[in-house]
Amino acid sequence: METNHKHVTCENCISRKKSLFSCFDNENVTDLNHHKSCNYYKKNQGLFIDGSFPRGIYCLNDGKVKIFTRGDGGKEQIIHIATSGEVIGYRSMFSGDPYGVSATTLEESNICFIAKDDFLNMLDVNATFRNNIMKELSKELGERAILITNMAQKPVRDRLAFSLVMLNSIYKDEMINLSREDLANFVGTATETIIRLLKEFKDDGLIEIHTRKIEVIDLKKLIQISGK
Amino acid sequence: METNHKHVTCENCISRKKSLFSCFDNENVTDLNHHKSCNYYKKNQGLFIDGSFPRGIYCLNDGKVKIFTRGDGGKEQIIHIATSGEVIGYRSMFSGDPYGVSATTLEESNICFIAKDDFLNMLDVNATFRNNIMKELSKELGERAILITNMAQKPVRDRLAFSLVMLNSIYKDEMINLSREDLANFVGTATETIIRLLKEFKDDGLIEIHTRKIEVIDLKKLIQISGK
DNA sequence: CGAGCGATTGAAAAGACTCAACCACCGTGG
DNA sequence: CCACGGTGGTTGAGTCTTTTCAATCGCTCG
Repeated sequence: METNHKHVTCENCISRKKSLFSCFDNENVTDLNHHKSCNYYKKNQGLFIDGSFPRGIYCLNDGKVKIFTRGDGGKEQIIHIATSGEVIGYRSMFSGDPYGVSATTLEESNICFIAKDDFLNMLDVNATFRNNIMKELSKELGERAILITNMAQKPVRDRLAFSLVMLNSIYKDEMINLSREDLANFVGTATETIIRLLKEFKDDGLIEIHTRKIEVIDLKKLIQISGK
Repeated sequence: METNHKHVTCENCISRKKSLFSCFDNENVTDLNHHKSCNYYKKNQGLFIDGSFPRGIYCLNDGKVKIFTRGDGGKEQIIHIATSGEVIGYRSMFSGDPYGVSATTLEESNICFIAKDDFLNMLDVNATFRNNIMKELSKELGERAILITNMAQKPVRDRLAFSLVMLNSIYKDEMINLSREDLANFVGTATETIIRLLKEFKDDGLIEIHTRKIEVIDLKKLIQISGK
C-alpha cells in the first residue's frame, strides 16, 4: 500500500516477469528500460481518456487502474480493472483510432510509459512478443464475449457475485477496496442496488463489510451464485 | 438469395477485396486459393462449437453466420452476425485455446476453409496482413466494449433499436430476416419482449413487419432511440 | 389434413430503478 | 479542539420495465 514515488528499472521489475514483456531477453530488457519513463500517479488520476489519440503504452508496475467507457447518460461502465504487470492501452496502438475507453487510477500507482514508435518497433523485431500480444488480444476478446453474455442474461445479484469473485482475485491478499459507485459501474447497476445486495450477501455470511472494504468469506458460494 | 453450391476461386472472389485478405497481391492470392477449400452450408448448420479445438479459419463468401456463446441456462447470446467478406474463427488461432464461441449459419452460405498451419504461415510471412489482423482484433475489442456498456446500461427497448440499426446495415438491401428468438438472443432479452416492442415500433411507424422479415422505415428515429 | 414449431397475447409477479431523505465519516478552518 | 461542510454510504417507498408462465394462433411441411 505504501507505494509512493519509486523508480523502477525494467531489469528489476517484478511485474515485468508476469507481463507481456516476459519473453524479453536481457538485451531486450535493457533496451526497453532505455525507452521507458517511470511515473507516479495519485489516486483517481487519469492516464488517458476516450477520444484522445494514443501516444504510447502504459505498464502498470504497482497499483490498480480502471478501464471504462461511458454510456449515454455519462455513466461509467468499467470494462476491466488492471493490476500489477498489466500493459494498458496497447490496443489503440494498432488501429490508428483514438482511444475508445478511458483509464484512471483507483489507488496510487507507479506506471511506466513507452512511446508508440518504440513499442511498434519492438513489435516488428520480436516475433515472440508479437505472438504474446496477439494471444492477449484474443484472450481479452473471449473475456469480453463472456462479459457481454453476463450483462445480457444474468440478473444483477448474479453479476455482483461474479464481480466479487473476479475482484477477489484482482485484489489477491488485500480486501476489495472500491467505492460503491465504482462497484456499481463495474457490475452495471445503480449504487443503491449494490448496497442492498451487499447487505444480503453479508447476512448470508458470504462476505464481511468493513465500511468501504469488502472481505470475501465464502468464495465457493459466491462462485456458485455467479453461475459460472 | 439464390446462393446454392458455388465454387469460388480467391482470384475472382468479390468478398476477398473487402476482407482481411484485401492486402494480398496476386501471388499471395494464388497461393491462398491453393490452400483453401470451398464448402456449401445449409441454413442452421454449425461451423464450430464452443469448447472444440480450431483446425483453421472460415472465410464467409456469401451468407450470414451468427457467432454466439451460451449463458448459464443454455440460452444463446449472439455476439456478432458475420456477413460476406468476413473471416471467422481466427481469434482462437492464436491463443491455443479451444473456441470460446460457436458459429452457425443463419441462411444458406458459401464458406471457404483454410487450415491453421497455412493461415499462421501467411501471417509469419506477410507483415501487412499481420497488421490488418491486429487492427481488426483491436477494432472488435472496441466494439465489444460498447456492447458491454449497452447491455449493462441501456433498457431493452433502446437495445432493440440499436440492434435493428446494426442489423439494417448487415442486411443492406435485403430486409432483416431473423427468427424472433435469434433477435431476442442478439438483443439479450426474452422473445415475448421482442414481439411486444416490435409492435410498438411498428405502431410508431419506425418499422414494417412482414411476418418474419422486418423492414426499417425510420432509421433516423431508431438511431435516436438507440442513443448513440 | 394434421402435427409441430414459431409467433403472439394476456395477466401476474419479480427485479431494478428512481427519487428523496438521512446518516456517517473525514478533513478543514476557525 | 470543535463546529462545519461535503462526499460517499444507507434506507425507504413507489413506479416501471421486464420476465415468466400459460394459453392460443397460424403458418409450413410432410
